[in-house]
Amino acid sequence: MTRTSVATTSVEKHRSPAGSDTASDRGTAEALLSAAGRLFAERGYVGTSIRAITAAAGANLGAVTYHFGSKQALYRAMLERLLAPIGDEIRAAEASAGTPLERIHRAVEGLLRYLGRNPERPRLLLQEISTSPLPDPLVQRTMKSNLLLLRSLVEEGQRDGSIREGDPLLLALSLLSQPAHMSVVLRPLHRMMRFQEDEGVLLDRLAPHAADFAVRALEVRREGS
Amino acid sequence: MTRTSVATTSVEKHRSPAGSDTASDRGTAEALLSAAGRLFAERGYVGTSIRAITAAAGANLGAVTYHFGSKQALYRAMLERLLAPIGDEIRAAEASAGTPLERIHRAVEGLLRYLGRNPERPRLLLQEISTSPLPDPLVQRTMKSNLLLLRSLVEEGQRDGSIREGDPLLLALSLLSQPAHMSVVLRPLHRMMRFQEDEGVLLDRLAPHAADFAVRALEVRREGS
DNA sequence: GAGGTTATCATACAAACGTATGACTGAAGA
DNA sequence: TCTTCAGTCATACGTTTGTATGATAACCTC
Repeated sequence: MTRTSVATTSVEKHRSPAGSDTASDRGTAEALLSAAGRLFAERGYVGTSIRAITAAAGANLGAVTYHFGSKQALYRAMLERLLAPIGDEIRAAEASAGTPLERIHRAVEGLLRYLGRNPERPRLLLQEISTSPLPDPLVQRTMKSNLLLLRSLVEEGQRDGSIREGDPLLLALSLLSQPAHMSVVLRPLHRMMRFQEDEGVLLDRLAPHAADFAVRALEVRREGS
Repeated sequence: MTRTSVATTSVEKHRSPAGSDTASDRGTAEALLSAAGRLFAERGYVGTSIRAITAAAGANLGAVTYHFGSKQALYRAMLERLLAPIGDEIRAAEASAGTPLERIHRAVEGLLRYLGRNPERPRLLLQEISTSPLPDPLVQRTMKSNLLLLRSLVEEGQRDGSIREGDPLLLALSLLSQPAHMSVVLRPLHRMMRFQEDEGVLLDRLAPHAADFAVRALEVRREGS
């Protein structure tokens, strides 16, 4: 009998005898979600077979049907889990202390750091966005909330005169562009350009750079000579 | 007998009797390339079947094998055709008259306009980049040449003092981020946010905005009071 | 220890896939 | 008129796909 409900909490029976790497200890459902996140982001939805997922998770072919009901349901559960934390980064920066520009700086830098370290997440997002004509509500929510959060931050700065004029929604979109694009191209770019530093160090250099770039573009022009 | 060579020029025999829409007049190979560009960008490589392509092109199932040899070869031919013109936009702006900042403005605005009007192109690019660990040489060349073109433009401005200090390669990457990201999210964003203006008008507003944003981030800070 | 629930496993099945094959069509060259 | 050849078409092939099924095993409760 298949179990279609995903919301059940106890998925902790039947452990493996020894601690194998990606295998079924810590829960088969957990291992499936983890493998699915990696594979779906790399090869896309259709490009990833249930057989590939279960093999990577060290589980049986039937495990996906049993634990999630279908490939689609596993994909949705994985998407929900990986996309939810993205908004937290911006929310944290918004709630922090400082001027709007300082908080925007933190938001851009923090977001790029987070996405750069977890590239599956922006990849899945972009995949979803560019695949379907009107993306999944979950994806829409993620995109929208981040955009609106940044917009309100921009508006706050415009009100107190620290941020220049301009459509706040478009400015928010500009702010989002760097983290979104750079986090996706970071790895291939790193391999392509043969940087001597490793990928993490490049990200450490890239994140403040992008935040500076964004903040400078928002500042009011100070009247010179 | 299958024909594996793609470089042959005369593919103009055997027309359809009447002018059907996407059908096989103007050449079956041409119709296949066109349909392939649209479908591959929307659904990805594995998500697009030869049957879907040939049906959309109004051609027979065997047409892909006959004209291109394989699905892979069709994909490559389509990629080559769609990716090549991307660099031209930046090259044109680079070769135009004006200060480095003016030319960068033109490059960003022009690139965003071009990609926004042809969203299959950046979609295919990002798809290729985020799919494989090290992308196809053709894709690498496209990405690299645009990046280096912008970098040399930045360096020129830094030499004459009109552009602030900073790693020119990272600055070039920042410049590329907006057109790359915005052109991909434009359509879903437009649908999602329910803009009253239509998509083309939004792009007309977005392109100068993004170019301004980029140029402001590059300007040297003028010392105020 | 019996009974029942929960999970894993090997296997089966229909559908869709990329590709191969051979027959057919029409125009061009001799 | 006959031959040739590029192109189109229907069909068949071996694989791989997502999902269904029934057997087996491990645990908990009585």
